[in-house]
Amino acid sequence: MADSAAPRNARAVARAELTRAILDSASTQLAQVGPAALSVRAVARDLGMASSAVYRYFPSRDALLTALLIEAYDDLGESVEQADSRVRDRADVAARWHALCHAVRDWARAQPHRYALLYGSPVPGYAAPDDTVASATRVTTALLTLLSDAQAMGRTPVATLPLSEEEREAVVPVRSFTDPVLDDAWVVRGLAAWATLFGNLSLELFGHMHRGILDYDAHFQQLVDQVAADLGLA
Amino acid sequence: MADSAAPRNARAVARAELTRAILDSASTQLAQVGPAALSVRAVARDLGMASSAVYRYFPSRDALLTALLIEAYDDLGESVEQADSRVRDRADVAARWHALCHAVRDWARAQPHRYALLYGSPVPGYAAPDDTVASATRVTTALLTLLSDAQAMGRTPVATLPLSEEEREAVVPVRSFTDPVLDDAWVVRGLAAWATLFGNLSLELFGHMHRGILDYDAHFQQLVDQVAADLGLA
DNA sequence: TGTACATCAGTGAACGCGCGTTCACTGATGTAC
DNA sequence: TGTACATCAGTGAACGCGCGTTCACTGATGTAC
Repeated sequence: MADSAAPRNARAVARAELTRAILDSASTQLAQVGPAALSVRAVARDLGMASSAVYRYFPSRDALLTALLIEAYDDLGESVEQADSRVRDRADVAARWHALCHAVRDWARAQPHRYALLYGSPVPGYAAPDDTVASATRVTTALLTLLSDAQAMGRTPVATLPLSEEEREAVVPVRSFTDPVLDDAWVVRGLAAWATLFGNLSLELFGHMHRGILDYDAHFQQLVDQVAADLGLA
Repeated sequence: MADSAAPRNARAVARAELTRAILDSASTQLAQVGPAALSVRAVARDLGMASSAVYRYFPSRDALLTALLIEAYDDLGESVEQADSRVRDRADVAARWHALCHAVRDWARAQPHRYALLYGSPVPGYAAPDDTVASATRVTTALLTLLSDAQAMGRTPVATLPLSEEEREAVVPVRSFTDPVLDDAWVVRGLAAWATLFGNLSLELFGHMHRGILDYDAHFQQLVDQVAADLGLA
């Protein structure tokens, strides 16, 4: 990804192509057997090569998993950033909020296994290295930026409780993430909105609304509207 | 579990004990390797018996997983029900809401792997049979009952948007779950609260608040207070 | 432009390990008379 | 209370399969002169 300055040898081209093919095959496998059962040998089989050949591209199974994680985070992050930036009127924070929420959900529904990889159960025995952090942060950055913009425009969340002393200290990193810093009410409402958005998505995608809610689209729409109202965006 | 009327033979006693031991061992394994890697042979090894012997107790690996699921749902459900019922003043819906939320979180934090089994990524290749539904419903039932009680007391959620026509149809099962049925505002706010509660928990337990929020207890407290306020309970 | 050497991609066999499930069998516990 | 038979728990070997990773090797591509 980052080696766009590398020489465009036949070798380099072939390498880039096979790296892609491996990641694509691995991603397909992810959808079928889940991250815990992701298998180097199965990927090799799928691509018609010796299993040992994959080790020329990824030093271990975990490294392959890490690459999938980063790529998924970046893919989602980019979708969200683009959806946000496509809203012409940057002052229309309600429209941006809707764009952001629907971008996350559309992405997740299109590839639920990748959503599960990012926001579902952690993979046992696997610890994501720090390389993933930058990519993982993109979505939350987009969200916090939006809140910061809304605050700068003079909007205010509705009926928000004062923060406890402990909470005020607990959320320092979030608060100081944007410039200018977020007010108390924005932090609390923003974090609640974050939990509501991803909570709804996880409950929906992991099957907990089955037979309880008949139209997931309609419910998501309503939920996003309600949270927008609570945030004072509408 | 349901065969309390069975004869208390030495055989029946031994059977019940070993069934428990198998479930306990399997649950411990779950914490270490996750549901996808749960292994009948490893359980047998742990208990010092032949792997084939386990099949006298559970007909297959999936049946064992199902038993774990049901037991986890029941365990959580009971915790929540008890926490709710321990609030003497049944009219103190705010206290009941807090008890319910903290019961869910305490349970989840004490055994994160079981929380992940229930509310994390679905196990690939495994479809939970209908036997799990009754147990899975207990937590949501407790929540909806609480909302219904609050409504009966004349409480009202704050600043709730009118439902779209699609949403009104989508939430019919939830609406008609309690007796008397829930009003529109209660349904929307209740489902949002549900998503916020489990969303916050999943984000917390699955590592997404790492380095972003410094005190998870304080933040949960604040969040639960805020949602209580939005529900009009406080 | 041509040759000599270095680099890299891919192979296939091997190591040592794991798994779910079946099956014929032994020996203990329970039951009917 | 004692015996004969049925039921059940647990064994150990086997089937057929999977896995991650290493290693010595072949042959192709790239590079320096």
